[in-house]
Amino acid sequence: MRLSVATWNINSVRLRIDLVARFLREQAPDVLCLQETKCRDSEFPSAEFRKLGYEHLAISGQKGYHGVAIVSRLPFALTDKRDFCAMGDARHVCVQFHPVAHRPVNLHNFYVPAGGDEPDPTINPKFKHKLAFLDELAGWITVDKIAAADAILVGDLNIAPLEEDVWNHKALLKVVSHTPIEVEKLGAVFSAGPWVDALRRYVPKEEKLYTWWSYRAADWAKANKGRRLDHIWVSESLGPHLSGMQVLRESRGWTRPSDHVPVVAYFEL
DNA sequence: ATGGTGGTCCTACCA
Repeated sequence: MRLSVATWNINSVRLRIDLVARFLREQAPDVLCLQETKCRDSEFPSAEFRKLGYEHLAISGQKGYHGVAIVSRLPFALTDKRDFCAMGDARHVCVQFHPVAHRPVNLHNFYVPAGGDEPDPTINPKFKHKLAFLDELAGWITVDKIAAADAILVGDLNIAPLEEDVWNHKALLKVVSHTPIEVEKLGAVFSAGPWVDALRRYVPKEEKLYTWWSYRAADWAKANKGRRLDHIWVSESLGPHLSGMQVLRESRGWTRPSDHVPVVAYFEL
């Protein structure tokens, strides 16, 4: 069977429900993982998703900030909602699928802390939190821990690890999202799998690849100062089942867009 | 080098 899994930092699911609906109608992924939903679970537009054929929902939200959700056409079981750093932030949700003729697949959806502006954990508590989150994640999410299942990890990880994941590597070395310390810590999470980077499986590391463009540009497309902050990783066991991926760059040009665009991975199970 | 825009929810805070 074919399985498609999308991830999108929507920056308010209520404000942009029409954009989400357009994406689901046009691309029709089996599963969509959202970050920065920015609403309580009771305020999540569940009815709209059900109308669009996405009847299975796992929602972990909070008032105003953060918030993650998984909406799906396929049934799943909710398996986890871990409170990393015990701060009460809604930044993770996990579900398990049972594809026909395939072993179970665990899907983790993450919204990693952005980390503020100052890349020094001794003076910036938000950056300290980001690094602590990554340390905790590296110790927790090993694929062999869940050896009975395949695993997919998606989300806004708020880090662009490779040189060609940013518009200017040298200029961004001291900019939060591309500093060596957080890239190293994300690398520890990646190695703990081990994981396969689904996007870079299809785009060589020598080529630019972005999933986010700042709102603070007069013309985002012309400046094209992007970063690859959104990721899809798959366990090595699932690697042979990957069949493609897509970054929906055009959605950055839609009316009142999110600053992130959807990323989709395709599997043949 | 700086400030640029956009979200939540009404006052700053966060991205």
